[in-house]
Amino acid sequence: MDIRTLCLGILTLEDATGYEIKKTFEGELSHFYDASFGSIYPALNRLTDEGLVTCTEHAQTGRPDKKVYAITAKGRIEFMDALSAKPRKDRIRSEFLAMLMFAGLMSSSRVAGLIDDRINDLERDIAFYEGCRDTGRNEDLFLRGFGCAIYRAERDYLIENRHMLEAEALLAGSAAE
Amino acid sequence: MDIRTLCLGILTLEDATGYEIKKTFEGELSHFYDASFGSIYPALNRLTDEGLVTCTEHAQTGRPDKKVYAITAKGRIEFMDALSAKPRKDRIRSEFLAMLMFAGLMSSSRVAGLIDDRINDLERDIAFYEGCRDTGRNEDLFLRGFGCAIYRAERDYLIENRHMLEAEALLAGSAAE
DNA sequence: AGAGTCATGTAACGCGTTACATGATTGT
DNA sequence: ACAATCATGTAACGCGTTACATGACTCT
Repeated sequence: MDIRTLCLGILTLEDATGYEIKKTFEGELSHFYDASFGSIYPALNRLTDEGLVTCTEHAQTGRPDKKVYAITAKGRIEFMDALSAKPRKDRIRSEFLAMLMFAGLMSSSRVAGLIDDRINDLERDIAFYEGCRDTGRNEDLFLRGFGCAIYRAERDYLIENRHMLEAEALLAGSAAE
Repeated sequence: MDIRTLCLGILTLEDATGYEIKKTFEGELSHFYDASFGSIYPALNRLTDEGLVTCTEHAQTGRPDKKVYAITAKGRIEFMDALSAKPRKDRIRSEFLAMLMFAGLMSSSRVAGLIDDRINDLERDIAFYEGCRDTGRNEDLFLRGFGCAIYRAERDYLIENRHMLEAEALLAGSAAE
């Protein structure tokens, strides 16, 4: 599912501007997808050319005209098609975990710092999801709960098992310090 | 951390061929990184050109010569540098979750099928990590435990909360069936 | 005064995937 | 017989990021 298709999906929920779509990617979607303006705006233009969305311009002073996009019947059909396909395997890329794979090459304080920072990030993310106001959509509630559950599991695992890597670093890490 | 750097890291653990590095990506690393031959082989050639690894060829019959790579002192220093940088935010792309965001557009049986498949995949992944033979490295043990913890949390969340989406689909999903 | 928000876009570039090419040997 | 494993590589292509360009208004 590319950004273009996801933009189409977001427009099944509500008409929106490119800017608002970006906001959505930073909200509920943030922990399992990401997209920059550089991919959203061209995607929206392409969708318009293909007749899958329509675009209504609202003049504004001092800012570029606001372009509100709405999905068409054709767009809805295309998105339904995308929903009927088998989801492909998750693609994850975690530098944090990749680095921990080499904990033995780092000093124990470096490993501890890395883990402390990660735990802080996780607490922040959990607080973010807990602080989100309710949209009234069950899907959003589900997704936020999902994010929280994963983050909590990660945090708890780190707290309970960090000693494995910090001890490792103590033994092997003299070269790095 | 690009594939090139990660290949360098893997070579700090043990000399290896491109093929064996691919295996590593499919093993301990599989749930938080991925790489194809099309990126590994060119990376290895580049690392050789840069003097960060050396390559020893072993003639074989019927197969391309086996090329065993070993990291150099310069390579080790470069990798240490990479380890001292701040890890960037995880990049996650989950089509499964993206699709669930639109559960209301699907029939309840479709949503149920999606979740059933996911739970099966998770059970398989958990079994994979539990079945891995011990490498003797604490880091590998930690990473496998991490993967299991996350997968279990995900599975449990799905089991306990799937009704939220299946009920949703029942209410809104008449159009899709 | 300076950061953040709102608002849209383009161009260059990087990184990696996918598909193709080759082919013997081993397991089911 | 057929699939999987071992083994390396190239070329085209896609997708998305990053950086740049522009600029007013509002909060601290």
